[in-house]
Amino acid sequence: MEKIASTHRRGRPITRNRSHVLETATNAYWQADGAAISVNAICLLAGVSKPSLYRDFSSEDGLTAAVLDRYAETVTRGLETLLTSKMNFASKIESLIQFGSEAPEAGCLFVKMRANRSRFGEQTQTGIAVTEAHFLECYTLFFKESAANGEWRGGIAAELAAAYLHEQLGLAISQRAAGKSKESVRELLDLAMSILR
Amino acid sequence: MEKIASTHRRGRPITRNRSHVLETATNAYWQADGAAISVNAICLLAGVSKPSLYRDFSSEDGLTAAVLDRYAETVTRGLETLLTSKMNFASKIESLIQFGSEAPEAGCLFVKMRANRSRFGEQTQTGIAVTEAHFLECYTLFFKESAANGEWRGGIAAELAAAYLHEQLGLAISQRAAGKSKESVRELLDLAMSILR
DNA sequence: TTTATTTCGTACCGAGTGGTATATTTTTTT
DNA sequence: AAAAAAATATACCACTCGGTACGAAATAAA
Repeated sequence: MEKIASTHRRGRPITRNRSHVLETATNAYWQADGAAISVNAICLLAGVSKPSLYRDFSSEDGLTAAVLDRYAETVTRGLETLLTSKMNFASKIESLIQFGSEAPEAGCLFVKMRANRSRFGEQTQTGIAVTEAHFLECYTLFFKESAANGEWRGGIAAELAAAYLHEQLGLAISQRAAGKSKESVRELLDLAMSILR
Repeated sequence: MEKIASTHRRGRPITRNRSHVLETATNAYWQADGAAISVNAICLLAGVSKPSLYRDFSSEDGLTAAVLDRYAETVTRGLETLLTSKMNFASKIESLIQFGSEAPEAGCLFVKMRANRSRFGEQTQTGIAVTEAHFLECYTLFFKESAANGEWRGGIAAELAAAYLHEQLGLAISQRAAGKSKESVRELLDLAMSILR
């Protein structure tokens, strides 16, 4: 139980690679449009046996939750970096518009999972909710600070602006993933974001 | 047990009821959030044997395409009735906002199917595309006529306004289906639609 | 070596999927 | 009555799903 980091355990040494499976699974879920990827398929892709995967993640829900966790962490970090940077308000909004309208055709894994949240297990669903709440907090803080700075004088509540921004970005990313061109997505997102200026 | 009128064909008379299956399937797909309803389940719900269902619809894709067809027809008719009514521009927009923000928790079957389009077969996917194109035409015509009437003086192209309206309505309905309150959806949709005034 | 311990993957489980072969039933025609 | 035609539902197909029992394999301790 209380094994120390040092190498000498009692039985057969572990050869499986949790993070490799996680990475493979992330790519698989990301790529798969809506065609649910099975645990079997991920085992094949990652080159691990099913029991090995279940030893690390204990269930399909555990796997998808771990994938979401890992993914959300990097996205959240990127968002926080952007929103707390030294750019002015308008530049940040412009960056967000670019982020949304130039999203890759694979879209955003979080947006995809949120769109299909009911297909996931309990852990994953709460993970989605937590991630979403965190995004909203970031956006809300952003608008509050921008209002305090005098950079933003929109006549609406920061929470409403945050929810609006969040949904419009998600919509843009979904459209990109549905195959719409960057240009037309950009046009629509520009229009939607004109409210926040 | 009553025989179909007029034509006395050669063999055993048909007892199955295509439209009843269609109605049952529509409700089933509508209700099921994302948890794909199986053909087996629909057979149970409708009280028909599987071969009977396959005789009428020939495949799962045929069934879902027929469901979409039937559903889209009534929705399209409702939309056209609204957009060609004698109301003024602002009232029509207000009606659309109400339609979106007061959508039932089951949402709109078309919106749900569109969100999961990749899970459906070929027929159904093209049906979704056709339906969507038709919606966009309706909206575009609406904006063009409103501009011609002088009721709408938005500085943007009718096609862009149509796409924007379409997406915002779909977003609102999705949010309602995801459990958001009518009030908060209304607030967001109001904000989004303020551009079109 | 022998034994205890731990991880490994093969090979399986029951349930559910979309789809169909087939024998039976019900009708009209001869 | 007998035969032909057509629709019916039972009972099955091969396949995939998420998940696991279990024996083989690999190590450290005795």
